[in-house]
Amino acid sequence: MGDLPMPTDAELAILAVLWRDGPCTVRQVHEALSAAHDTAYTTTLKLMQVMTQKGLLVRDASQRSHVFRAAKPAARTQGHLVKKLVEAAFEGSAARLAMRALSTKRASLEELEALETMIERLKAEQRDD
Amino acid sequence: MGDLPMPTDAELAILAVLWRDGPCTVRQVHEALSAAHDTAYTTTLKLMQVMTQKGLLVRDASQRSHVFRAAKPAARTQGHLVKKLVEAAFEGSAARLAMRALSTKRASLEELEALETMIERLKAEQRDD
DNA sequence: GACGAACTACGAAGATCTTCGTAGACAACT
DNA sequence: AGTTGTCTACGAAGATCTTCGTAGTTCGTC
Repeated sequence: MGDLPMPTDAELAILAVLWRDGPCTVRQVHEALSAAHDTAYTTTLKLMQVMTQKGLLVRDASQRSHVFRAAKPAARTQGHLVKKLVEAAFEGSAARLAMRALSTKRASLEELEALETMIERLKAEQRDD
Repeated sequence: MGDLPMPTDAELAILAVLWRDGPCTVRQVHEALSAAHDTAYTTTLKLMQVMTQKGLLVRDASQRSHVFRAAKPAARTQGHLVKKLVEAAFEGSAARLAMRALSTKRASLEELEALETMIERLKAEQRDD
């Protein structure tokens, strides 16, 4: 139980919409994606059907337009994705990935301070082992 | 120029070896991977040929056993990968990805402090705009 | 010069991912 | 009842990724 397959790129785009907007119909997801993508409605539908099959999504079929939501919390899936990247490209070091992220994509002052706060907390926890 | 395709998972495993060990022969890469993987030598060879074709690797064929190296610096490719993940799964926020990474995979005290130092530097730069 | 070991080249199968067309169900409206 | 619009279901094509077997080349050794 609990061991889901990794979402593919197209699947992740759908998950991102559901994380941001909460439970959605296929139509809503497709509209949200059509800004960036340019694919047919049935493509989105098919993907979401497959994702439900895989256990990535959960479907509420009580309405004519089925409502889908992510089966697992965003944090959990994000954690898997990050862990995979850390191990594949950063020799297992989360801090190295964090540094690369910050030097690649600029963060706001507020975000930097929130991150710093978290690091302080982690350092404190480290001492209590 | 300069716009390479993203490495796939299998390709990234090969790049990681070259980043870590420097230029290698197919044999050396295959040995390094065989700890985790269990694939035939010709699979590694074929992948590295394809990667050279794509421009991900550069080949020195002056020896009988060709020597390969990453065509682009690790930092650049890592940056692309991170950026892609930040945009696909973290609404474009590098700091959010960094926090997720740190809470998913524990970092050592030294790494946390190095990260903090970097954040201080970024904050200082922020003020000079 | 024949043999064996290690190498590169290459084609093709199998797996997976992505895409969309077509068909059938359902609801609302005329 | 027929028409129109929107929905789900599904099969299959096309693209990409991964794998490996086979063939041919080169080098050293007997």
